[in-house]
Amino acid sequence: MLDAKHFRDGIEETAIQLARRGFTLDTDTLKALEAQRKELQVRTESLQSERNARSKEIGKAIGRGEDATPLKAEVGALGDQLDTAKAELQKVQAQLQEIILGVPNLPADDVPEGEDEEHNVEVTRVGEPPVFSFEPKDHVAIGEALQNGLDFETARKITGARFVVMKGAVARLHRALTQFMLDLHTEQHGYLETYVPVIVNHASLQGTGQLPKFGEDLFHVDGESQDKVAMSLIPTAEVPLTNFVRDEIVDEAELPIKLTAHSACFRSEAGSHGRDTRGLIRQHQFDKVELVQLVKPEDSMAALEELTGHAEQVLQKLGLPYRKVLLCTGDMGFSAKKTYDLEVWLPAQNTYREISSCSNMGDFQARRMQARLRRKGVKKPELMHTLNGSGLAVGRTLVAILENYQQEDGSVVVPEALRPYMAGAERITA
RNA sequence: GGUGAGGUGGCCGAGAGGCUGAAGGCGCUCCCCUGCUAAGGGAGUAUAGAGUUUAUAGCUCUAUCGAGGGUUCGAAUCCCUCCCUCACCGCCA
Repeated sequence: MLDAKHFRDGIEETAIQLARRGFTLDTDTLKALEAQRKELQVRTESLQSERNARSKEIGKAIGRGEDATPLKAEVGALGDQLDTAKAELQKVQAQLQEIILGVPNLPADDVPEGEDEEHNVEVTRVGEPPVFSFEPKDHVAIGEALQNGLDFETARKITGARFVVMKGAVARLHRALTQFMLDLHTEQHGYLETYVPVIVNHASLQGTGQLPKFGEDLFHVDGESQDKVAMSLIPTAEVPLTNFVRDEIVDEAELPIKLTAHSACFRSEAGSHGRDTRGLIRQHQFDKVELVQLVKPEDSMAALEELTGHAEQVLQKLGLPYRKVLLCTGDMGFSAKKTYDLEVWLPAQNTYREISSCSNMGDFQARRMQARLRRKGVKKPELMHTLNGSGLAVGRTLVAILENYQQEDGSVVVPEALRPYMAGAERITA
């Protein structure tokens, strides 16, 4: 959510900035609503003020033993006016709120302009794609060839499309990856390990920006009655982790707060029928190790570089070739101010595929969440900045390992960094 | 799931229709006093929003005592619904 100021005096400038990321701000509607809001709010508050004062007088009159009946009637009429004004104000504010909650973040100045991923800018490329003396297979072929490996058939039977069952050494490799990532981030990068709910309430989802606009991307767990608060499965642990500080004011000395968690993530993938239907790339359920940083505003851009570097470390230690891409305005997520994607090399696809997305959200989420910090000697609290990134998507990392470390005989070499987590095993064999 | 008790400011805790944005205490900040320390005295100490404004300064106003609705001229206080916490019982990984 942007500062309300952006929709008042500087609205034209805001519209220009939003146009950079392909969002059209309806300035006419906003201006009209804003004018109504101002008028109604001023009127409502002054009516309120008057009624409060008059009601107190009634109390005093009664205290003096006077007859307050005529006064009561008068103030009662005032109350009716107030109710009308209040209702109108509420309507206008709800309309404004709905629009404002649907406006994406403003891109940072150094974000390249562009409509889609075509205009993303490659920043660095690390590692060499492996050269094979044979035709490399994709992870599905590799995983299914193993006696106990990837089993999409069983998953389809017990649940449906876009789910997987992993078995044996592949399941263990998957577990090893999460262990390795968590250890790296907690022991070397200074994150606090956490375990969090994968079902969250809607206040949390609004806080990080998934709601109200992107509800169809989520799986919902509805309450059995209308009054029950509905909840949803998290699409990323960013939601629970970032919401740690919702409605909190933290002392500046406590920042930065660096959190990591391993969790299952759930995405309905509405609208991606037919995309990446084969394999583990796009699943309804997948595991991810998430990195979240809550920082002082002036530190957030540096923190983005740092956090991205932490995710890169995972790829480097696993010996996976990747590139780092700066997303253009049109390809960024709703809440992001600046985003780097890390893309890992997938031999079978002969291309780099997203395995991590690291974003600085600025104060966008913090404003929705009322997540603030208090500086020493300053009375008024200030919005903090929030960042998050995958460190990494575990399923996709598994894909990358199977494909990049595959051998002609169908076995897969275990990267050295993972061997301690695999009882020393050097390779997975058929 | 059942029964009971509760949800008030950073914390503890009063208040039971008007004079309560909220007593008192603790904590914290500043000042005074005290040759260190301890003790003592004084002042201050929520958040959000609106208007005014060059201003994130001041001033004025509004809202907030778990959430939402209702009664009333007026609700922290009364009524309803929901959420949450605690205790005991049942069930359970």
